[in-house]
Amino acid sequence: MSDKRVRVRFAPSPTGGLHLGGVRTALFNYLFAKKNNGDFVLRIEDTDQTRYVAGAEQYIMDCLNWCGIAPDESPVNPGQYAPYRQSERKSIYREYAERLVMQGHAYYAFDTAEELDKNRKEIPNFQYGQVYRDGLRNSLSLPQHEIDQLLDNHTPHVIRIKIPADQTVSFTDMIRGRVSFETNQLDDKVLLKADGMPTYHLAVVVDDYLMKISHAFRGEEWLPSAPVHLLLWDYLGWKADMPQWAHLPLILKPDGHGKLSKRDGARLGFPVYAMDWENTQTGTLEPGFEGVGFLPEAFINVLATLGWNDSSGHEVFSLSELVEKFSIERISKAGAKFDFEKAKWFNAEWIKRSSAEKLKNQVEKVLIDNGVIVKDDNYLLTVIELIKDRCTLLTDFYLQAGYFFQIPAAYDLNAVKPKWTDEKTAFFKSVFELLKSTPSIVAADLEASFKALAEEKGLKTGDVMLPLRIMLVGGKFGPHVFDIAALLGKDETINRIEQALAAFVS
RNA sequence: GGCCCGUUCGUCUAGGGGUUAGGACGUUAGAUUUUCAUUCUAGAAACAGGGGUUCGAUUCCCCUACGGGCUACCA
Repeated sequence: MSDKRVRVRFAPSPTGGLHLGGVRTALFNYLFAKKNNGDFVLRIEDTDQTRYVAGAEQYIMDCLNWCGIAPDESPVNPGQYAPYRQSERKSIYREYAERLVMQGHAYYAFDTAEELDKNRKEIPNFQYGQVYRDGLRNSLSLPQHEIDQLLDNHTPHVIRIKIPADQTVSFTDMIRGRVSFETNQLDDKVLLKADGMPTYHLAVVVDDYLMKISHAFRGEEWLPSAPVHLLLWDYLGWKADMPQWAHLPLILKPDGHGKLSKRDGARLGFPVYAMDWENTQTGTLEPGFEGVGFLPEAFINVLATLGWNDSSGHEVFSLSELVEKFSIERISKAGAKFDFEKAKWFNAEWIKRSSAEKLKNQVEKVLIDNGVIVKDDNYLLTVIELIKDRCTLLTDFYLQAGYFFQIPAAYDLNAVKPKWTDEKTAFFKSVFELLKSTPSIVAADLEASFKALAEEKGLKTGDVMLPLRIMLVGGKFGPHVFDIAALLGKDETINRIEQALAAFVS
């Protein structure tokens, strides 16, 4: 490897939400760049105008920011290789395509989409390549005067690469090792479309060259077209500057088979997007990991461990630890099925390891979104500290913390009513009196006097603990009940016992 | 169909010519918690198959099977 500066790019198409696989590609790019003190570039590959989705580019940026892997150079924060949107680079590509035509490595093709469709339908294994190109309408098969006429008339045409016969194209992938292809199997890919836009094949080569990309990470689905890119690097005379390739293993669906795709979101019962994505075409909001309550630290941790490990047996890593430990050698070759259960475990771990202070803003948002009014920051911090070990997703904080801020909307009456007795009513009335005469609640003291009172009334502690919990919390969950009472304070505890009692005996 | 890539517990994976094949998630059982969760302990659970090479192969090679990807004027 040369000692040139490490520059990598994440090059998504703005066609919709950013899914798991895309974020992981971005993450690996980021980790590799930061590990090597290099640059992480975001390039928007919007050459397909028919698939362009407004808002998708901003959304991609938002996702990267949320994940904490913001690019060093991007359309909105350009470096010296601007512009960073391929649509804005349109004029650049034709020159290179024409150069390839001049050199005999590419040619004009005038066939219409309909003609080609017909061929594909009628001829088994039809490829626009060395076998059939002489019989098609292009600058290799047509007489020169006809070509000139076609061009003069601005007849719609594309430029195709002329794949050479009988060659073996091979390269060393950083993940897969030596990979080889026979050119006889390749077809003459379109480089420049009729609308003047480049296809991915031309654009990726030209831009990686012009942007001085040193290492190119992309999904394994690109492996079959790698030889076309290799040929292009060679024909354009840039071979010495070609980035080192790394084709990442795919993220697969957990059920059945196939790679995880955007369409799988609803069906699988877990998000496939990083953040909620509002699909303006269907008018639906498709859930993202952020929206369902993931911490960004957990999300990137999950992604990093899909297809990579540091061999230590440790799995929970912060972003800076990932940067420190990341190495391409430890990326696995095989695709990985995504496991949402394990993803949730990572999130629970990150919630447990995070301080209440750190979680505060995110928890507060969850509470506010659910209509809970939070007045006192210190109170909120105490609550978070008390319950964070029992939350898997940030959204769990509403269930686990809501009752600290508002009286239960409903009680789990099935848990108390069937076994309710007049003795219990009497008991809680005396608890009520007891509290009234107490200056303020101390958890241990309340527990002691509560138990003593139960004994005095001839009740088993166990029979009145659960009712007390239901009174304060509404259900059979939550931390130590006397801690809850202490946090709620004397007045609120009295208030809740009173209200619940009315509901229990009605 | 053709080409390319891959294959260790259900899942993510460690390991690597001689190991009781390790860990994590999930799961099962138990302990703790007068709730639930956490935590702790223990258990079940894997080298796709066949040929080589070798004293010895899960590990190296080949074949098969299976899985995946690509096969657009989409990326």
